[in-house]
Amino acid sequence: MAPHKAPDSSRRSDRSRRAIYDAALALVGESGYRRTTIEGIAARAGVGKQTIYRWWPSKAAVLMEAFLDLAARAAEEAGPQAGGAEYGIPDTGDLAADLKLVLRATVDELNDPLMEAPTRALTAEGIVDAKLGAEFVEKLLDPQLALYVTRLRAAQKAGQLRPDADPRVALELLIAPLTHRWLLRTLPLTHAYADTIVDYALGGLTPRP
Amino acid sequence: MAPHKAPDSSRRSDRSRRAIYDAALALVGESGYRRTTIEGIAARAGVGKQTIYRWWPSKAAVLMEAFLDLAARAAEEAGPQAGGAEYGIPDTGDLAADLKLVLRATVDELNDPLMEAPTRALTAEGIVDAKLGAEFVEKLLDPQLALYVTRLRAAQKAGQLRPDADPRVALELLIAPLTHRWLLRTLPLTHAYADTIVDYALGGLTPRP
Amino acid sequence: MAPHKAPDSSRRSDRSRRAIYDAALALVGESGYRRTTIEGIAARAGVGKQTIYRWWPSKAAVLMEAFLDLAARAAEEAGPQAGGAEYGIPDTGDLAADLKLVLRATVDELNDPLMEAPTRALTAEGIVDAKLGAEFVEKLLDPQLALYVTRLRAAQKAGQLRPDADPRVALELLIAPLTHRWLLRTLPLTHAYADTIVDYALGGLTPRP
Amino acid sequence: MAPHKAPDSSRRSDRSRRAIYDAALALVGESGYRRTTIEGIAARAGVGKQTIYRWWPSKAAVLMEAFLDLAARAAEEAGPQAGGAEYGIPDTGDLAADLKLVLRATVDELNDPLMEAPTRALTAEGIVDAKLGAEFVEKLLDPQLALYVTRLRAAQKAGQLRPDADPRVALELLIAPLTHRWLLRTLPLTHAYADTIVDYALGGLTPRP
DNA sequence: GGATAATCGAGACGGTACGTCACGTCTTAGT
DNA sequence: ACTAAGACGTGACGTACCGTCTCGATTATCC
Repeated sequence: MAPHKAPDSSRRSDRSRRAIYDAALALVGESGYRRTTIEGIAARAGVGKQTIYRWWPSKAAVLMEAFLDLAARAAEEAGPQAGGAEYGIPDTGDLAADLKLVLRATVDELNDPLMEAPTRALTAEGIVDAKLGAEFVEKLLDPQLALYVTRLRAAQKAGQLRPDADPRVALELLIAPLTHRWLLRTLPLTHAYADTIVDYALGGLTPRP
Repeated sequence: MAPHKAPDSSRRSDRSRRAIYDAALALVGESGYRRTTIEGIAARAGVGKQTIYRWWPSKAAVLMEAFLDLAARAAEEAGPQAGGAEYGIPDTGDLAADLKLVLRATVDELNDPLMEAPTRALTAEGIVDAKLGAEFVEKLLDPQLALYVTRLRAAQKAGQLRPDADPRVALELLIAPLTHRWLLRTLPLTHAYADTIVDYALGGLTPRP
Repeated sequence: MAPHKAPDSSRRSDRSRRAIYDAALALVGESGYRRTTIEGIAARAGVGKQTIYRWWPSKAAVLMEAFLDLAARAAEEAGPQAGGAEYGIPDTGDLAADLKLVLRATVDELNDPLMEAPTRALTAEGIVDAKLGAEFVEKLLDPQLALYVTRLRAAQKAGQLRPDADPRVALELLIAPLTHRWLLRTLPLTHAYADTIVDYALGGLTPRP
Repeated sequence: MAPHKAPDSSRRSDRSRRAIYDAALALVGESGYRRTTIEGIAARAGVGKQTIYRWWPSKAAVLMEAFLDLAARAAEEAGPQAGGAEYGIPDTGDLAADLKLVLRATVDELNDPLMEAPTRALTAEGIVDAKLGAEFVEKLLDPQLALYVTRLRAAQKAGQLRPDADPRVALELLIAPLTHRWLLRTLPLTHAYADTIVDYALGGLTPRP
């Protein structure tokens, strides 16, 4: 059950690790995930193939870590002042406005052509590979969703959200439609759509008396 | 620009086509999409490789057609009486109940282990390959979603749905959360969840006065 | 026990086979056997690696066949007139002279720099790999040695060789010393040495009365 | 041109050196020379790879030294009384009998399964690698052959060998046929064959008047 | 006897070649 | 003409070793 031989991570080459991240992200961006190969990543990074196989079980795992590293570096750069909070959802007192702000930002992020290829690749891989999917959810998705839970709980305290509503489900009502359109490319994903989703989700679909 | 040589589809072997469908579905179910190969499908179907390459552009296309064929055969079997409508969403007058019924069925379908692997494979492939994704949406997803539009329009006429609500968006509010949980495996996908989604979506998240 | 799958040799590409022979001999001549790789042969021959692996079990086997082919072509070119006899050992009636002629030719052949590398490689490989060695002996060595047996038998009939001498052993007494010097590079292999061996072997080492 | 850094051999670990010898010989015996790797030797000897690379230029060199060491230890054990002469060829006055005795012993040694694999490996390597071959001849082969020269010179003095016979050539006439059969595996190598070779070589092949 | 410098075990590293797998094209018989 | 079969050139796979390198942790002389 234990891995046949665990390499000594204290002797790992940081230079190679970073070069692999960079090469992986660049190649996926340039040629797409399918056409990106481990051999290609190794060659571009100036690294032996074995150095990749030593530390990662699959191409998808490499890309995942590269992604996490990218996110971590971006976060570190963006807000070194905010200790652990990183970037939360703002709370101006107006729940609908705050959610629209954040969901519009999400729309922009999803539509960013630079991020699109690697994100789609990683998501698709996670859909098929349960282990990778779990890691994707745990390390990338859940932390983001937790911010919504926090904001929605605050809204409940402020009386802007039904006290009996499960914030987790509420959040999915808001997020899932955007994800749906983006992943399946059914219809364009716009700011207007984000606003509509907030309005419909908060207000409900049935007529109010 | 035109394909170099269009094969004469009138001479096509039906026997081979069906064998390929069966082999493709069986192999994807047994070994997963990644490990399923065109050579493997050809061997299992007792067919030459060229017979596959002649009629389909890719492994994904084969699987897609196999899926459509499966769906068509299932439909034919289920309701030969209903002309083109296949099976619509029931209309008992109680919108919430009708939606819960259908969404629960959807939950069951998604949780069916037989369908899971091929559906995930096809969806994931469509997420990465835009062309295939479009086909997937057009041939498999949109027809299903149209049924919701029909039912929701009827509800609007009956005054059970806001007249200003866009049925297409409304439907996404209902469907997307299920898809989200299923695709990303964030949390279990249950009947209870389907019910909750219907309640939240119809009723809205903010307190009613 | 049977090979997992025997390829259909009737459909084998002659063009590829010849290109592989040429590439193998050229590379071994240029870079030596150790530095010659299957990948290199395939690349130089403009052939897929699998085409080599399909038809030969090892690098040594490729070289062996290339060698046999070379010998066959040389033989065909040299003497298409002589039906099956190819080139035998001449019989002028003077056994010593005939043997010296042939052994001097052997010395020249062994000292030919073009043949040296591949012959050494093949011999060395056969020394270590019994299976290959058997093939080497059967297909390359034994046919040559048989010519000596014929000539020595003729000498026996002519009363130039002891009637009780085993031609096979006699032949080894003549050939082995040359092979020994060539393989082990103990001392230079010259025409004079060949002559000496013939004289010593025929006349014996002990004083004649 | 000079080696970049000569290691200080006075600080060399004897324990490691011996462990490497043992491991090398054992592995070659067990798996053959080709499948024996430097990494494997290091692992089996409980030694760092660099310790091998520091002291030997190649796998063949390791095996050669291991062999020499083995021979030295065997000699030390066999005859600690005989100073430098080790074990010479006996001189009973009967040249033929003495040679048969020694050549039979050689036959036994060559047929010893324990020695076979490493000896073949070393010989084959020397056939291809001229540098190693020279070392093999100088350190292992020539000392043995010198014993024959000594014995044959004594025979000449005693009038049992032609005075004009070159002892070096004579020796090759005796040794080479055995080596030939052993290396090329053409025919079985037996005591009877050794006897025949001595008889043929001493007596010559042509009829005595 | 304590400093100091080389060797030691270990193993990560950039590479090369291995032998295998599947790709998509092409050729050959057979129906 | 389309089929089953499968050889072909191509290229990536994941593995095994190569020979170099960098680590502490022993040694083992020299001060």
